[in-house]
Amino acid sequence: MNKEKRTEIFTRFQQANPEPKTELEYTTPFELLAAVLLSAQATDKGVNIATRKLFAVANTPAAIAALGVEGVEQYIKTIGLFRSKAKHLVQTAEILRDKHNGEVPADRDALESLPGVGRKTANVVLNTAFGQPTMAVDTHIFRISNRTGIAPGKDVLQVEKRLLKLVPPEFMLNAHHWLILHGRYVCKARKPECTRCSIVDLCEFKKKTI
DNA sequence: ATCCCGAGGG
DNA sequence: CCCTCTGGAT
Repeated sequence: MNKEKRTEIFTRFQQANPEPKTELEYTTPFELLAAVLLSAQATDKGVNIATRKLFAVANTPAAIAALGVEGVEQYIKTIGLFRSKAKHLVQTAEILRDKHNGEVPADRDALESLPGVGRKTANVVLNTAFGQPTMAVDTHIFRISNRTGIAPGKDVLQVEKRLLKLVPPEFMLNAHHWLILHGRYVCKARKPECTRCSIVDLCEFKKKTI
């Protein structure tokens, strides 16, 4: 795909949704970090239901740590992978409380050293909480980047690097959310709805049933 | 490469 | 039933 097509795609995304943001509900960087940690292989909707209850009881590292693993599990049992997520969230809370003054570090290495926080979660926090132009490649973005031809790659890291190189700079900060939302609601994994897609004419997938 | 793991959609 | 959902640790 050439540069003009990419620019046109993101221009359309921008016109349709000038200020895209995450659908995860949060009020602080720590709540965002916790919500993203819980969101692995889960829907935002399901995560929000759990975090509304959890954050009402504990929404700081000290409070989550005090709640303990079994305490946290009570609130997140409806989310997949809840046992490992509860353990990781409590361990992360303890580290933030003890080594980071209860704050979320705006630093990739510090973030990725936290239990349950990998590259993708760190990228989301750096982008959404701290305004850094990172590219968190999740299941949606990986699929969309390959399917449309915007930034094809064999694995998520390769797609991330190509997006950082190929997305026009003026769209970089919001590209993450636009691609997520497009993947969630239009270019869905199982049944992409090409007939109501705003960029079909620029897409290399070109589903034959249009 | 495999495990973790619930809810919702088709 | 089978697939998918803003992955990470082992």
